[in-house]
Amino acid sequence: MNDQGGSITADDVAALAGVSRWTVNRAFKKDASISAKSREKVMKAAQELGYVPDLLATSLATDRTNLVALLVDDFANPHKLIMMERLTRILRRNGYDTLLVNTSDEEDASAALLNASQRRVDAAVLIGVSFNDQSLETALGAKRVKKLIVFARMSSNDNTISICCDDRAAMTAITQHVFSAGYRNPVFIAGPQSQSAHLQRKETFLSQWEKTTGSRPKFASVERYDPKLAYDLVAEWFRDTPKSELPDVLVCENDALAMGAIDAIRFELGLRVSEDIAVTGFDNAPQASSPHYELTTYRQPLTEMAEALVDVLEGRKRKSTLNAFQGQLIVRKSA
Amino acid sequence: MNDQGGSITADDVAALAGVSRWTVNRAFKKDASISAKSREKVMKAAQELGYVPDLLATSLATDRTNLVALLVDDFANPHKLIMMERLTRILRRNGYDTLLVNTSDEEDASAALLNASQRRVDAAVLIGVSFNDQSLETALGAKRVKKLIVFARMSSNDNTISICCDDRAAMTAITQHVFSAGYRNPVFIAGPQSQSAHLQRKETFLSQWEKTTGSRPKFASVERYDPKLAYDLVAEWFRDTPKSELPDVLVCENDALAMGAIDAIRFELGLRVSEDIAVTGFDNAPQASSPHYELTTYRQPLTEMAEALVDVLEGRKRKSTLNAFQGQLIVRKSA
DNA sequence: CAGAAATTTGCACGCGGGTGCAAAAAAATA
DNA sequence: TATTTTTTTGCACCCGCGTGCAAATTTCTG
Repeated sequence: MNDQGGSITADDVAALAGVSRWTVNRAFKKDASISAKSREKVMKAAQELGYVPDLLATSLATDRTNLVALLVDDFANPHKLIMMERLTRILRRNGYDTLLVNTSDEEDASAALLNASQRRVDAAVLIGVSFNDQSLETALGAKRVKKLIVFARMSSNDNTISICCDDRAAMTAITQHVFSAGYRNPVFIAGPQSQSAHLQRKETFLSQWEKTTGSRPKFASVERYDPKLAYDLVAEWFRDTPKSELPDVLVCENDALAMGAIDAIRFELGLRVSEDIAVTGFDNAPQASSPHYELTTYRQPLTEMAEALVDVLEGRKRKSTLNAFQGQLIVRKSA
Repeated sequence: MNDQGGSITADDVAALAGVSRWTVNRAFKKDASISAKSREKVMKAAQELGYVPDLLATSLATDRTNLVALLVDDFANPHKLIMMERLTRILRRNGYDTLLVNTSDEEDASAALLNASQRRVDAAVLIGVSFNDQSLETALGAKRVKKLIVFARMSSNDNTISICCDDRAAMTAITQHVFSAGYRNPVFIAGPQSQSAHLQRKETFLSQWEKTTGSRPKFASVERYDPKLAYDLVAEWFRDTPKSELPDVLVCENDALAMGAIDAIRFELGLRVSEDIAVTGFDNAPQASSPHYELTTYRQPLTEMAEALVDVLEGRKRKSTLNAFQGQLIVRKSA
């Protein structure tokens, strides 16, 4: 059967071009030994039939899928959209497809990883936040995921590759900005305190600030990077605090929290942002530039980081160069 | 070789369990004819070895991948995150995985579809906005995508299945709300005016309003569902308009536009939302409930729609029942 | 133009598992 | 217990393509 009985295979093309199936396959392979003449013949026939090599069969035969699982558990943070956009775009440009795995309602990431492994993904990339050492280890136990990569976050797990910007440098820049802008009574608002895939932001801020001023700031944390949680936290914590005892700046672990905090400052406490209490974030989410927020924040070099991810997938790139990407402090009106 | 030489196959399990490979496969198949005894033996051996059936091989053999391509071209709208979350969750629960395809930088959707087809996806689901008749047709020319589904949007293309809520009913509800709240001088703000995968919202609003009041409202449209574009549109259009000639309500095609519009009203025109100009949206995006926006909007029954999508994938469900999902008007302070 | 060297091409077999059918085993019947 | 019926199991062959090697061509020498 030729074209209609399902899909066109290399055999169909071979028949039309008058060569063997293997020659057809070679024509589609980058650096195969094939004469220009027969490649041309094959390509013409292929085009005529609308033939395209089947990735399933290819993957099965080569044990390489060019598929990457992207594990996401945090759909409340709009910045994730930006990350997804950047990652999918750059992966695709390098020949990889992306399997989107929602891990937000599984108590454990390993089930998700197992599932991805059944599709033989070349790597699993975590841009979620609530994976901890334990689930990573369990997942790795299955051993079928060839590479496990934590994106935009540190990981202390040795079996894991982490690609992220230099959190210390970034947070130091924020700290300096906050200090030299004259703020003296900061509070740090952190996200979930997980085990392995964590950020250095809180530690860095606290220690930097202590080094500079001699006093260690207070901090609080919420369970998820959800603006609503930050809102409630700020609202409840400061509602009955006399104005003189309020912090003069809230340093937030990311923009999602910062935006929740800003809303609370305005609508719960009835105060002005930056005049009464300043706020800083992290990520430069799309909404950060909105006139409502005008958020002072830090932009990670996502494109560069995504390209490093490709390098890791292709097996080049040393592990040591992957945690020092430099981003940029973005100063707006909120602090 | 047993476990370490790569992955464990059914043969390994068969050897350990003392049965043939085919018995092992049967043990993993839902309704296969196999004795309870040998299934148990197999499962024990499988567990011991950590065997899991390979989805690549299965797909190749059965011509069914349980993979769905999700095509997204609009990463500026945070509501897309919600849709992705809902879709991936429900698809996964029904045994499907999701391939995330970013079509925002391809001039044509067909390349993306072609790519997905190489992985033999069972269906392609579009939640993007800028697909038009032509690219859909081209894509279908490739014929390798078994089903093409437009989610949360109408399509006039016959080869396409569209799953969406009853836009007419929804928009009628908004129209009635706006009218009975006393607004009399509306302007409709629409997104891109594409060919096939479009919304009925604008048409419905204009005709409903005309029917009710006798006059046809003005409208404007932007090229993408991007808050910034709506911001600029509103800012420029009304900047020099005397206050008496301003509309009293902006009816927006979705929340992304509505939020941009609100920002412009406040920060460009210096007016109050709802007192001076009211605003309505559509989607009930997460930010719609933020105290900054308090957006009156309409929530689509996403879960129900996602479940209908599964029905379509499984081949049950008639086409006629797919465009009449009923959502809910959510009244907040913006209108 | 013969013979050697370099290219191309064809082919058996494998990747991991599904299908239908026939042989074997177990259960039911007489 | 012998026979028939039903349930299990094993097997050949297929899904579409890649790999290594040997056979067939082509190109290069002398």
